[in-house]
Amino acid sequence: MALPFKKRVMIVEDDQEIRNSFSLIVNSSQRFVVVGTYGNCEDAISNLMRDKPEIVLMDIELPGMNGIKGTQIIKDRSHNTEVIMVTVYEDSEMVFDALKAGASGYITKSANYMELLGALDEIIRGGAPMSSRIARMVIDHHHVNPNSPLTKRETTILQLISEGKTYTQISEELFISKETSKTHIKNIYSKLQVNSKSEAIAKANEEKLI
Amino acid sequence: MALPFKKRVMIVEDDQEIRNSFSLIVNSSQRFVVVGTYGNCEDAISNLMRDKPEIVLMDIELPGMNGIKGTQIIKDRSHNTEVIMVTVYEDSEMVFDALKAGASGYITKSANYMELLGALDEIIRGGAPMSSRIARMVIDHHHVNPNSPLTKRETTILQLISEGKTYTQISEELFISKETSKTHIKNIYSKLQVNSKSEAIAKANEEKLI
DNA sequence: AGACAATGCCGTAAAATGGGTGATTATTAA
DNA sequence: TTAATAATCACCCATTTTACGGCATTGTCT
Repeated sequence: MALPFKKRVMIVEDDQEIRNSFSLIVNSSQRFVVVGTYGNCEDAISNLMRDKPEIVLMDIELPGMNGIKGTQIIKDRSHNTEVIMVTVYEDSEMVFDALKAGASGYITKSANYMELLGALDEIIRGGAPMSSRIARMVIDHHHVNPNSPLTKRETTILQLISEGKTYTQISEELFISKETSKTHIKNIYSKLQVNSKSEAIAKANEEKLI
Repeated sequence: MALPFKKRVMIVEDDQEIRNSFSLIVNSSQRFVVVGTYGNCEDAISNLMRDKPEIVLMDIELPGMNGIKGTQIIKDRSHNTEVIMVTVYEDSEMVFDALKAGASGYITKSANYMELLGALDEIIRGGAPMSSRIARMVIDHHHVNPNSPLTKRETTILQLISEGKTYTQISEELFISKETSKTHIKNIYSKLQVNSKSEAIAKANEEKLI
């Protein structure tokens, strides 16, 4: 049976060949319809309210505003629109910036018919389409470093610091004296080579100690 | 052609039926061999060095030590072993705890033949097998809140605070006076209802403001 | 005109940092 | 078994950084 409504797809991509190719693939599906194709974010954003896309296929490298910034603006103005990044690179920094901006999927430009429509279906089902490598990158991002220089107690205290606790609160929570907290924290600072709580938190996140 | 070595798989699962079922499925593949099945983490860990598994299928709810803690110990003693969590629940807290512990995949107990072997293959290829919902949960975890109460400048400063910068460093970096940094930070604290840098960082992470 | 954002200054008190010194107990590793 | 490490506690002093209060100016946008 035919679906009552096709999901509306917007394509933002500066390479006309890829744009047309993607457009053909998307329109070939019974479940999707292309409501607009643009060569840059500025034009896409101008037509956002008219096109009302449920899904945006967004290139990252674009003339003018890049796809990350564009995603941010689109998500800001249209919360329910899902953005899938389309890119040649699988650079770590870019992936996380795109996710922060609000992207919910990440596919490569080399995506074929099956992969592209698969990603769209996956998004509609509430999933997050991405390549193996991206998935792994995101998962690894959550792993904590098993080679922490800190002791168990120090790690506990660093955890409490990251929760915004003061010396006094830490000592109360762990049933130790304030002086002991100070000693531990001094040792933590020395091991991490930092000299403030917020620096320690930053280092802890960098090195995934907590 | 046949592969020279089958990948070694360990199964930790207290339900004997599921254990046997998974064991049969894994052994039915040319690419994998079950080297040990255990009903709890303690036994599994005792035999870790003998079994030398490349992959562990780990239940979360287990008698004695739970699967999260078990994963932590296994990853600690055998860095190159990949752990895939097998569970009935898709609870957010548990997922992230499992990831922190070092799990690289997350499948459900209802997984059939294809799904189970698919997950093993995916892990071997360097991917991170997981259900749509889990993938989405992890991706959403990275999205920043578009409804931040902070202004652009305040967000910038909060970002610098989270990097461990002092008032002086912030003012130097933004070419403003130290007093201005102080004012901005006062306003940030007031809006976030906190009263220290580390609390502000904690709140920022909770609310995904940066 | 009014609201808000961004900038700047003053002053006080509290909190955190840095350095040192010394100690007891328990666990772990060699 | 001995040595090393971890975890606990205490005190000193000095300095720096923060936190909290109020107040003022400038510019922008509505």
